[in-house]
Amino acid sequence: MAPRTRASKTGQALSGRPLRADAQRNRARILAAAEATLADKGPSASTEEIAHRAEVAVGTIFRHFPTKEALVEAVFVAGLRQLAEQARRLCTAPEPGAAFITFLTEAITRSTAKHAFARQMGGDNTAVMSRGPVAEAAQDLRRAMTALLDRAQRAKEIRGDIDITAVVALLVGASRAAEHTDGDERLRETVLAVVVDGLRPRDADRWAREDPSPQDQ
Amino acid sequence: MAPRTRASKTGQALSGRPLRADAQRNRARILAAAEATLADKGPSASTEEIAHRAEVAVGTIFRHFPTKEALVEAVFVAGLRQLAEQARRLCTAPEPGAAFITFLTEAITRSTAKHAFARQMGGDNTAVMSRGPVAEAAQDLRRAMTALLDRAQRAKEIRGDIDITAVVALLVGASRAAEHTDGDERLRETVLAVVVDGLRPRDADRWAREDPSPQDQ
Amino acid sequence: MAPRTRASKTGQALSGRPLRADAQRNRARILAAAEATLADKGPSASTEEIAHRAEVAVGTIFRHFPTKEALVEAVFVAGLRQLAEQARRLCTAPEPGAAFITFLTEAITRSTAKHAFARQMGGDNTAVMSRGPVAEAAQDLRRAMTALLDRAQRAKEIRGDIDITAVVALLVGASRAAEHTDGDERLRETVLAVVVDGLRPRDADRWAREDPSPQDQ
Amino acid sequence: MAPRTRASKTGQALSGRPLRADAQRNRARILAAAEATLADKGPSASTEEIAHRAEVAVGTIFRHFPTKEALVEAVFVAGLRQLAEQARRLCTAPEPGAAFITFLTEAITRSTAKHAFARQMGGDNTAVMSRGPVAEAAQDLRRAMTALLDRAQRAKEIRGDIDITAVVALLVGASRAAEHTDGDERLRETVLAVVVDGLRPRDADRWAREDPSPQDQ
DNA sequence: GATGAATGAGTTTTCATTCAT
DNA sequence: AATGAATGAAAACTCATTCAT
Repeated sequence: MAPRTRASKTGQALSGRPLRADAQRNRARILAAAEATLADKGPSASTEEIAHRAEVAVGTIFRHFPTKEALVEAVFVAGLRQLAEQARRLCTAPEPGAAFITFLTEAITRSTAKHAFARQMGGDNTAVMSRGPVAEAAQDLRRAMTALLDRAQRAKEIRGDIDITAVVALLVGASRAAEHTDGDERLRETVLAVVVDGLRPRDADRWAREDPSPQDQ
Repeated sequence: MAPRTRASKTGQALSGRPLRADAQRNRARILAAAEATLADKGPSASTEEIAHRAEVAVGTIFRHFPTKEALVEAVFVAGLRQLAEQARRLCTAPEPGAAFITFLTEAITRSTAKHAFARQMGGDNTAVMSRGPVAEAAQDLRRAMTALLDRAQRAKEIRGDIDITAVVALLVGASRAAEHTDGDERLRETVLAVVVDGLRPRDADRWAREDPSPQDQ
Repeated sequence: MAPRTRASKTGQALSGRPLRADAQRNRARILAAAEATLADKGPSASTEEIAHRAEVAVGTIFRHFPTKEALVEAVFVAGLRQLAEQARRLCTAPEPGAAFITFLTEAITRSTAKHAFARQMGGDNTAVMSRGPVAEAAQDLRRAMTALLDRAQRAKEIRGDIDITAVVALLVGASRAAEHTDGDERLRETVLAVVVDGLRPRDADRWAREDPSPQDQ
Repeated sequence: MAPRTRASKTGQALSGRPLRADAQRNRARILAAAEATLADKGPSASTEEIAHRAEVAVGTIFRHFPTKEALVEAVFVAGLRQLAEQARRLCTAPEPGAAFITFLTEAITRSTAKHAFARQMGGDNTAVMSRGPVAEAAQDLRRAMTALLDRAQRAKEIRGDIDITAVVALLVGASRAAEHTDGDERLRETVLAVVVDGLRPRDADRWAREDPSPQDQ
């Protein structure tokens, strides 16, 4: 079995040489198509269908990604990277609480793909999460989110008793909930509001923050 | 057209005649095995594996459920029914708020199977949700939950601005979040606490409640 | 492996003891149902469907006939016996030619079952034809038909250059043709007329028979 | 709905683009193997066996024909087309009667496949006959045969009282009869002779033809 | 590099046959 | 004897992956 010269398990080119321009474009098309297809057909979407949507042949997909799993991973990693990017951007925003909420909102709103991934990974997602580039991207995102969360908690805008792990779980869940609203904008907002409110500090803290004078009369 | 005396599309016996005792037992074993298997292998778990787990031959599964989809549906419906049952039971509990919270907690804790279903149904779950016994069971559950919610809202234990649809979405999401905690008890509690707090009425209302003087004038 | 006490390979009871009255009735129902079902669903008709049509359970069929093939054979043999019966009856009819034609007509008209059998036996029907009760019944029918044919040929009503083998082939083919007419009475008659005319002696013979004086003016 | 780029329900390429050379060759091999296999194992011949005979993998068959039924249909249609071709060729032959007879002979001689089809289609072949490409091919063949028949009837070589429908039924039946002769050349000829004679005009007509002076006054 | 046909292991589904009730 | 549930081998069909063009 000759050493594979095409693509590594993670969909990165093995050679240092950059991809030809058209190959680059194809890679992007494939990722986009995969994201879209997985989002609306679920993890059982066939490679053939993804190829169809990307307007390339199946073979092309397998040139870029050695296995279907690698493709799905790549989609997931791309999503995680975007989120990490966003988190870092918001880390320098003036209002820590608002920044955190904004992050959640955006993450929830366009998180379909991650979800598809989670679904794809089915029962043994832990396996995937702990290895390779997914783990790295997840680590990175976690770090960025931790920073955001810390700032918000220090500003007393978010309850102090939750940690990053809980936030991640909530994010995943909220995304799922949002997905379940199936397009109803108002409904999504309500769901988000509940989660956000739940993350706010208890009353005592808020009095302290929002208005120095007690409003209990 | 149907010489098929086996099982209807929905896995209900076609004739009014009840199943033989052994058949009844097998049906239950199959449902249990399916729930477990789907829960930990995801929707792509093979029928063969389910059969193995149920210690029956594949053919037996197909005698009870004409299609893999029908089996998955049946698992889902069973879950919905259990929940509805639980909701109805709690409807007569003394403390409306506590009852509602209890319901959420339990629902979230053992909702893996529903989830597997949602995953299985993939992109076009709406199609399945609107047909047949799934739709009926869902309707029924919704009714029971609505009653629970109403009581809790009338008692001012739950914010008045959320409706049953939002609760369902939240339930789905919270289940997903809980699933993501992957066994960490404390984490699950935290997540639940956030959602529950988010559902509580805003401060003004709560003072009113905690303070014996009626706030409704 | 205990000696089978149920039914021999050919569907005859093994013990000398006659069947119980109800068993007898069931056997007949099954044969009738099998004939009908095979006729209109083809050889792929399932045992279950035959059972359904006979209003018995599958198990009952297998009590009477050890295999599906045995059942189909039995249907076939029954058909052959009826035909042989008929042939023998017509052997004593006053007009040899008319008798032969009548036989053909009747055989063709209700030969669906044989056909189903032929279809069932698919490519290797020769195997079945040469063994056991089928072969016997076929032999017997052939004998009876030979007698009919001989009489008709001696009476110069049927061309002398065809033998029983050809007649059998023609009978099979004509049955198939009749089947193809799918209910069109007139069409069936036309087809039959062609075959019958084709079996008539050539002109010279006929002159001799129909009118002693030559009719060529 | 169809990401399927493989084969349409009828086994025709979906896109206008012609098949690659190797695909074309495989398609032909598959059809040939199917014809042969169906002919000698009957309609219950498994796809796997056909694949084996064609020396391709099962998947290849399903790439070309989405369904086993589609494959069988394709075999049938191919047979019908060949016959139509032949009929058209003979339509310009000098001797109308001989041309018609020649057609029958050839059709009967190599009609095994059609037969297999008829068998496959079992009881509800009418359904298949009335839809799509089968119906078209059948129509076309019928047209070509009608022309042949007309010419022969006008030349008084074939009785005037039979129509194309009867000819088709006879053809089907004669094919079946020929199949029943199972290789006996002489027997097949005898059978054919009977049918052909049966199709000849009655004596009076033939005199008319052979003798220029009309006999109808 | 891209294409799309071929592969073949895996999955769902059917059905003759057996067996407990 | 009859019933109908259970069995499991075999069939149809799918799809990730490979490979010739």
